[in-house]
Amino acid sequence: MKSKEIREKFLRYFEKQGHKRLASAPLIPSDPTVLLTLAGMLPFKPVFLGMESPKYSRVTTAQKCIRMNDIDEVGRTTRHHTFFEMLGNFSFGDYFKKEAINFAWDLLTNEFGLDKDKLVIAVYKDDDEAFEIWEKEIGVPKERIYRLDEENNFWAVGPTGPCGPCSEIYYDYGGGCGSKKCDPSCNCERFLEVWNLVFIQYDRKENGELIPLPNKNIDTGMGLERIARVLQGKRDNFDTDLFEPIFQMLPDKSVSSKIIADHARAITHLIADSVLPSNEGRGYVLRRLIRRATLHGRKLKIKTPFLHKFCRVIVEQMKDAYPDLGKKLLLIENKVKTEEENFEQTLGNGLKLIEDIFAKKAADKKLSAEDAFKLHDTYGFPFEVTSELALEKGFLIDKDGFDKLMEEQKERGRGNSEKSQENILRLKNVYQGKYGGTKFIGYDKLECDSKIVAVIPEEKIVILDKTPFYPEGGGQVGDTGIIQDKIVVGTYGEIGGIIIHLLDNIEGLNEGAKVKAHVDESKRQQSATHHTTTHLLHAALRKVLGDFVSQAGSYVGPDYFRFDFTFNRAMTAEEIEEVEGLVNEEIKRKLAVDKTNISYEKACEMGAMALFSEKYGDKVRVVQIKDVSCELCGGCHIKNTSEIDFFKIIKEEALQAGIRRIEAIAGEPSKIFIVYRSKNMKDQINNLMRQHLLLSAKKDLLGGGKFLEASIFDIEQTEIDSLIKAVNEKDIFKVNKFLEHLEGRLAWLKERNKKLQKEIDDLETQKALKEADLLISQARDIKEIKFLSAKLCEIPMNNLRIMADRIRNSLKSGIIILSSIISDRVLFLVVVTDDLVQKGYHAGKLAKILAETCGGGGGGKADKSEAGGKNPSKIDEAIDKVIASL
RNA sequence: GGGGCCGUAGUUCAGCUGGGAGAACGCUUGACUGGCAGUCAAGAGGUCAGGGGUUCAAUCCCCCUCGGCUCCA
Repeated sequence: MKSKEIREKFLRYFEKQGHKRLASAPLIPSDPTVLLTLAGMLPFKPVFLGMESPKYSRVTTAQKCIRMNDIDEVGRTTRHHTFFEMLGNFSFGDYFKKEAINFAWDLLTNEFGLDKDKLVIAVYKDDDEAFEIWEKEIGVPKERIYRLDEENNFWAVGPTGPCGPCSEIYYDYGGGCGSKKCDPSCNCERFLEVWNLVFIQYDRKENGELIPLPNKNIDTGMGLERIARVLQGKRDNFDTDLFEPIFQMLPDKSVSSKIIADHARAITHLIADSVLPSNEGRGYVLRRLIRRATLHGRKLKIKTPFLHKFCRVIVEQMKDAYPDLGKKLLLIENKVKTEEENFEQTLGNGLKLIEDIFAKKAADKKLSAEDAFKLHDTYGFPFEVTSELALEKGFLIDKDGFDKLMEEQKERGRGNSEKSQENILRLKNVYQGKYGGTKFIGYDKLECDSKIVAVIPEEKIVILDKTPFYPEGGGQVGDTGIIQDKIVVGTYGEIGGIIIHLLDNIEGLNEGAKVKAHVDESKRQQSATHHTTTHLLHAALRKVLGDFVSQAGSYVGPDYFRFDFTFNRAMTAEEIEEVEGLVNEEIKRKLAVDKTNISYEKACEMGAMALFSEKYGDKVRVVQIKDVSCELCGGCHIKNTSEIDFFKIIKEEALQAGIRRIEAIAGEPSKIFIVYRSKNMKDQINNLMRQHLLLSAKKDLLGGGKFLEASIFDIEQTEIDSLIKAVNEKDIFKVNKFLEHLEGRLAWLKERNKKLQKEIDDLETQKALKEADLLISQARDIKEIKFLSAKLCEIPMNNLRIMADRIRNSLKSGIIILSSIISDRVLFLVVVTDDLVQKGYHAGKLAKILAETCGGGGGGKADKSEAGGKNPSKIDEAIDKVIASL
């Protein structure tokens, strides 16, 4: 049976048993405490934890999962993967143990036709109930039902909370390690766990007591790869039809090939779910997978880049089950390829470093653990490659030391991560099961009377039963405002629908109290304006650049908004202006913004753009702007595009390869911005003009010629007035022209002043040289040494150096001390010619004498030293001291 | 979330213990050869990421911010 049929048969079986079939949730979970969707039950965790009420009592899914825990086992065993699909059936307070076991047995033996005698059962050691059902009702012989311990057959998410025993179904391949104690928990490959049934029946309290839950739940999971292997009569997951097309592109079925096959699937799905390679979080998981696969490709002597070629095959094979894949193929291939090429670069850099180390340590031929670790930790150079190269060069490498450093690093990370999770855990405990979730009423209301559900003093957090405050989400920042007489600094969402209000101070607020909650209206209005504009911008970008443009993230605040999207190059000035023009057109058209709650399926029919792939739940919110835009969005929006008034892009830049970011403003802030910017430019030009006059005068004084009349650069008030008029007319082209014009003048003036400053510097240098020539004749003989000291004013150090060089060249031999008084301080430069340095004279020592006398410090090399001090009045005294010391 | 490294000319980078901001390539101009390729010479090009501090003096030391790379979770 093909894996495609297995998946379908499973889902259809449970549909027949009254289960609602739901699409796979994205790999990025909505639970902020978890990095990736790592089990079929994860999307339902809030329900199991009692934080969210279920929409259906029976559900079945095929869930894509990523798990990194066993990454080192992948390819070495027949059953481990980083990416796998979990088939599951769930009961939320509906059926329990008896039915779950019966369903599983019926499906496996009757529908899939597995041989009953090959199946082995495990139950939790104290779970007599499950044992009895298996033995009495199903008729499995006693000796094939194993009782396993807590480690193997008891399920829990943490030290406290919902938990319960499991029962597993194994396929017995026979043979095995032969040990007497060989049972399903044995690591030999005789028994293959195909299905795990979890019976969530207890709530574990802090003292360890198990309290029976009123609503018992069922969570089951059967790995598609494993059941496919059994049904296809294979002994290795990698021999199933799931991997067959992938291995056609690989030279063999070695461990390396298996790792590449496995990782390629994970990589493809991660990128399809909007994870991009990066140096942190999920992006880092993705990067590691790509790099590991690339390294194994090197081992197999496959020419890089190669990994991206697998994506097409995988997409082809799985796009029926996961329709999103097909749409994202180009993006996936592109991302994988550039990441492969990046890694080549990293390897190249590391290669240079390791060559240096080899050269330095050529004597003892040992590569220290610290060096190997630094290569790995700082430069991302994999240990395997380091040790390979070391071996080639005949170097010894300290593997144990390396492992130890690695372990230390892991310890550090663990300690810190536990700390950061503490707060969330505590929050959960405070809230868990107490109430049914904060009700959000903020789409239509900006104030209401609420009841305080919880107060957390340490964090200054307040939770209400209902709130008009929008919690941070979908890119839009959380609302601010007032609760009772306290200021709300921010509003955030949390797992299971609690909304958290962060206050400046919570004194006098108590649980159960009735309070008034009031959102800051103007900020909310501006955020809503910006959010609606984001949708218009998105639509305009697709029109101008092509409809392959898709959103990669956003920030929507009252002050401005950012929009990140996938695009391969910088936008041209024309494209930016065209987009600005399009959006301003839609503003002028005064289009209604409609928000409706409809089913996900219906939204898809309407052609709504879903940003975070498939979603659970029956109702979604669709925001539609006439014929322009239609998106799934939970954010706050205005009623009509006319409220936006005006739109302007401020910045377009690269975020990473293939991702661009636009910063823009709309509504009141955009007008303020443009007025402010033009006024600011006027001020800048005024400043520059003043500077220009000053510089010109200075240049004239130095004999550099007359200065240029600069008033042509002045910005007239009438110009600013016409700019404002253009904004009011929403004429983006005129606005841009005015702004460009002002910017041009500013840039020109800046350039002009820079040149002028340079000319002045040159003139000053010339002047210093002339002055130096005049000084040469003042040299006198002291103890048969030519000695020259000069007191100068307002000459900076760089010109003192130029003068001293000139004097030294013409004196040939001697000691030169130049002093320059600048404001209330004095600078010294001491030069001793080389022949006198030979004789033991030291400029640094002389500089010290000068500095000490004048209340400062100084020093330098023997031939040239600098010093400074705060008492210019003591210059003569200081020089006398130097003469005395010769 | 925690750690390591980095940020210097258009580009790739050097810059020692704090005391003259440099190289190569690229660019401009000129010379040589019949033209080009080429060779030689001259020149332009810098907010040493940004801000604060220590110091007579900071590209260099300390602190903060931003950005990039990298490891751990």
